[in-house]
Amino acid sequence: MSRHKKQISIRDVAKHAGVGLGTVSRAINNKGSISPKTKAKVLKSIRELGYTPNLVAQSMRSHKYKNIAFFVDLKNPTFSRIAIGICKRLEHEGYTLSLSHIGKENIVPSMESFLSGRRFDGIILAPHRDDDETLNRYLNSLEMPIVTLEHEIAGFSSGVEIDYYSSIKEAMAYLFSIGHKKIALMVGAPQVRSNKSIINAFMDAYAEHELPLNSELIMKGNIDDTYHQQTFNHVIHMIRHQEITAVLCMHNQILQLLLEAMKADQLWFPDDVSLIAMEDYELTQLLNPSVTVIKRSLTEIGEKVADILITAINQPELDPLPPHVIPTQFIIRDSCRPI
Amino acid sequence: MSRHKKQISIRDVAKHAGVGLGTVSRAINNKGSISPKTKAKVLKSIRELGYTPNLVAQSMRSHKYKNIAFFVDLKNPTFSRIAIGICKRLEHEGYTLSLSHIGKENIVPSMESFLSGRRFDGIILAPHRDDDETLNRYLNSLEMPIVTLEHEIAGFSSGVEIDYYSSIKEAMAYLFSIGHKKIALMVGAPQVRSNKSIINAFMDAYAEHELPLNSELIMKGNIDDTYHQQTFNHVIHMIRHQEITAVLCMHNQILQLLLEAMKADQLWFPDDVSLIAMEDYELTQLLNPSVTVIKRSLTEIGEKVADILITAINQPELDPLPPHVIPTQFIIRDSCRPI
DNA sequence: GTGAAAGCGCTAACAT
DNA sequence: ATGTTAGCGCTTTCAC
Repeated sequence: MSRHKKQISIRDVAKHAGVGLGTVSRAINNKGSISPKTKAKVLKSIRELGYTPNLVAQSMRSHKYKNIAFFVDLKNPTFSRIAIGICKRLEHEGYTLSLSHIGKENIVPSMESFLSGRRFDGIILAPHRDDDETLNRYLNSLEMPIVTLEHEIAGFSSGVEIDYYSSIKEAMAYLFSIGHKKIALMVGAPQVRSNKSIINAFMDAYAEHELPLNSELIMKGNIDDTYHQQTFNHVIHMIRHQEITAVLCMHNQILQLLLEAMKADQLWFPDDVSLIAMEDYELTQLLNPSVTVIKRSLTEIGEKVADILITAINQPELDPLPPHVIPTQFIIRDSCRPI
Repeated sequence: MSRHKKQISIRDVAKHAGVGLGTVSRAINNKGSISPKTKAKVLKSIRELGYTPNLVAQSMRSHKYKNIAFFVDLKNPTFSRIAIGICKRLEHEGYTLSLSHIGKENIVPSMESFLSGRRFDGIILAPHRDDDETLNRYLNSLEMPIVTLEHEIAGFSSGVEIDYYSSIKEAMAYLFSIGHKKIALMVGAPQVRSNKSIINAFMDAYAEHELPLNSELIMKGNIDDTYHQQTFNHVIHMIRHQEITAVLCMHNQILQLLLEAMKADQLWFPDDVSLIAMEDYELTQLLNPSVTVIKRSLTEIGEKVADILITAINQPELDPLPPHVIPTQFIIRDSCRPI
């Protein structure tokens, strides 16, 4: 209510219930000692008057803001899905989510100006990389619970860890079973725990099938550092010369670039190469043919991240917390064909 | 800063500069009368102390919150793009955007619980329909500047109006020029101003080319009301029997359903039917072949919506404001073929 | 267990 | 033009 409609205040409730200010506060917050009888009386008055505590005033006095800052690049459709989960969980706990769109550059200044003067209880951050020293120093200077998404930054909880291991093993077994022997992997930064499990599973699968694994087949790294045009040219080249017959593309932005490169070169799946992607969204479902994927629940990720942050806020001694482990699922569709 | 690091307050600044509290406040807010000299002195102290006004305290006293509530269904990728524009503009103006994910049902209770106790200066709402009487009554009861997206609700500014007219005419001229004579239109609710311009342009194009327009070729309405499975079955039927040779699909969710239906029926573009879609995003670009589209700038929409809301907040006498008009652009790609 | 009083950091109203 | 005072609505401390 922005325009000055005179709101009912804690004073009105106190008067109506015939008690002191402090007693009403105690009744609202279940804090301090209060007899069940007076508490019931106060609660009744609150109901009758339709009183809602003013969060701004509460924040000012208590230094608790019920407000989380979310720094994210909304261009990435993954994050808007995760945001849904975060929203749900936070609202349920009475927190507000304040959104700030960040790009790849100048993250610290933009965070600084966003946080300046405002009060938050914690931060959820989806950084583009984990080796931005300026950013890492800045985060440490904030002395606030911070949970990261996607990339892990030393000293802070990464809210979740995606357990890709078994799904990758499944996917590889599937590809081997339909005759593939030369499979390439495209994945993000290998420092990321979840990506480690992808790479391990990939290598283990090769080892278990006693197939030789050329290190060239594993492409890994931060998207901006590793995935240049020439990377994709090289992949296209390998596809053309049948040095690979399948690609496991475990990053949705890399997938987009790969598809663009293939399209530019008139290659298509599954005829020219079999494809398994990560993430199940409109694109993988509506492409023709639809794409076989390894799926994780984005809403669940969002919820767990919010959980971790709330715990870190309420029990700072536990911070940083270990990540929640999120399972994945292998879904076969039409983007792979037998050799 | 959540943990109690003792912040510099306006008191410290006043002491440091050797002036009264009020004077510092005046210097910060450029309000009331203050001599340039003392103002400079205060500003210098502020810089030296690294003081930032506490927004929570400012809000509490001034009843201005610098905070906007955004109610939106984040599942729709359009809105996350628009959110980027809103974010940018609001941050620039010193406002925070608080996110609330809403579904199709129970919007009022979820808005109520979100707003309860919190303070916002205004609301941006992307409702799923315009004829939800409960919602409309509720909005009116809020007495707060509200701007809507996509659907227009009586009494409130719809932030923007998309000018599809000329682009649709262009698209139709293009289709006619490559021999199409039976073109279907799929569009959202005809109450929406932007959709009216689509329908008008479509009908005008037919009239100008002196071609008969069967009313069956125009499918319009709210996605939940009009676009049932049988609607798509009917479209598929018309395509199969060459009762139509092209579809103008002006709604991205309808497009998804259409593509699913076509895929299920083994129809594909442009071989079986030519296709022109709305919105330029990953899907339309990465589909093979890529889709000819009518494009609007989503970031611009977001920015304009934020603009309108801020104006409505600062100059309530102007509310509701007329919508900004956003131009569109026709981009030819590979989803149409000559007849 | 409960009421009264102090004060969070600021702006607005009132003095001068 | 500027210093002082009174709260905004609440939680917290301190009496009792």
